[in-house]
Amino acid sequence: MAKEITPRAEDYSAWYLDIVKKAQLADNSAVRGCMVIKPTGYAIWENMRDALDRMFKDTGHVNAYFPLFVPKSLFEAEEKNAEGFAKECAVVTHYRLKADTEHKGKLIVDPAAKLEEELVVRPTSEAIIWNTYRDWIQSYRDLPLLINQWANVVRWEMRTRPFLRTAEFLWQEGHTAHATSEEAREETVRMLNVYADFAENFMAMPVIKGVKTESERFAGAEDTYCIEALMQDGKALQAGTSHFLGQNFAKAFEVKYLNSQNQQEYVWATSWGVSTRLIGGLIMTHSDDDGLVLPPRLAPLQVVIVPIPTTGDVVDGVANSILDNLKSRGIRAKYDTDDTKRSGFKFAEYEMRGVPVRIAIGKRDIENNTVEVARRDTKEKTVISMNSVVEYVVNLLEEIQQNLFNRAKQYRDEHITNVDTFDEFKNVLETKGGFISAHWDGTPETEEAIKDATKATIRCIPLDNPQEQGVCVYSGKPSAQRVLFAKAY
RNA sequence: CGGGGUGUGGCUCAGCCCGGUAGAGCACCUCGUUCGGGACGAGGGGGUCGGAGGUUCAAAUCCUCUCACCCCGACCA
Repeated sequence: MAKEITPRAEDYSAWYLDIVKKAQLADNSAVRGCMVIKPTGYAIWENMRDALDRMFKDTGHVNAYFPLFVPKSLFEAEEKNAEGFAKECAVVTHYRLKADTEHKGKLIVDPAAKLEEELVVRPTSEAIIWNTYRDWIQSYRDLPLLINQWANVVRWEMRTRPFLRTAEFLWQEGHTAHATSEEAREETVRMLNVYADFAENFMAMPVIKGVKTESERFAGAEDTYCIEALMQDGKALQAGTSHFLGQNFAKAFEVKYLNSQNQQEYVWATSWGVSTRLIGGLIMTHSDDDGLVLPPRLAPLQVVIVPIPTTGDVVDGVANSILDNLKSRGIRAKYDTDDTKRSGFKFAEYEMRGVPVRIAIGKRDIENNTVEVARRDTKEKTVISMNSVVEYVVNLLEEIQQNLFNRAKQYRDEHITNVDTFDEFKNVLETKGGFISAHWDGTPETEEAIKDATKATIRCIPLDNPQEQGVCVYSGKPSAQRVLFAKAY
């Protein structure tokens, strides 16, 4: 019985859903738009979280936790931010249920338990956090305040897809306060670099660092920096954002500090976040028609040892010895002794679940003093002598990590296309996809018109973008630089 | 919020048009034979057919209401 995964070429969206399901990353739940993250999916998130958390700590941040609920009056305080999220907020209006007298065993909302003030389920935590920071910050000596929170947030999305867009998702949100604009700006860029570093070195997912245009900017931010990745179907994925918030929240929440000259000043702020959406990006960057492909650094299981039975007893000793040696080298490995599944089934199963390296050991190997090592990224199999297999695998994991990045980067680089006419723009978008590098006159009107005509949006203005005289691909007006367009998730 | 679709064992679905007391494959349990790329045989357990109401001697099937989920669009990380 073949466990069918829809080929990418046939239906990319169905392929993605098949991977999520067959690799056992997540299930749909009884709640609309919310998924259950299964142990394998959650283990990937834990690995991401652990790596990022280390990077945050290394850059001087500490973790804290703020409430899930935000009183509506606080939420309203920063106007632009509130408006940006208003139409996708879940709101708590009551605090009690009671028995339904007309239907036995049913419960109804108790009308007598209406809240004086509604509570917004956080779509992001700026409001509650800045309301708190007001009390924490008195003096320039309290700055910078560098806090991160690991939390869940809720955004009532119309249409959802596992990991890429769900009504509830897990993320981290950093919220920092600084004495000067320059410091806050530096922090914004520092954390953008942390994200880019993480994406490329752990996820093996190449990203472009850039700045959002006004229409794509986070409501309440002065500037939104982002990392943009390219998926295999030619669509872009915003993988992380870092916002320079200026003094918008400080003014809305009256967060002032006394500087060394004994003068009151508003603080400068940043916020930055990545979410479980990264798992969607991970899937769509590396996986193939046989299933999930994971970079070793994030794979919950890096090496699996599969015995070829009949010789089970003979194999056990060798397998366990290799397993112990791998573990002592810090590798996440497992020896699969389940004798109710055939080895062929296990091969297919572990490939589908994205385990980077498989070691098979059978009678023939015992006789020859070898093992068979198969790598998931290229599906290549190599026979290796037993006494060198641990060293080989340690190096192979690193090689796979590199290969995945190189492969993804080559695909990404081949899918950045310079275009100079709007016909060419539309043609490339439809036939090739990917990022389109084109001149833009800098106006929201043109951006909107292009979006209406093609569904492509400006993903970002890359950092360190070369300045180059040209004319806008749509309006023909003068332009000083190219920006990156793409259809986006 | 519009348009479409689906709810029947854990999963995928048949049965519904034409009412007669629930089936297949997979998965699961037991035993045996197997095992270098998704094994086979025999036996076995499991479903008040999404929910409520109605028609009928009789409802998974017909009627009414309702709930949920999925897909497509507008919105968004």
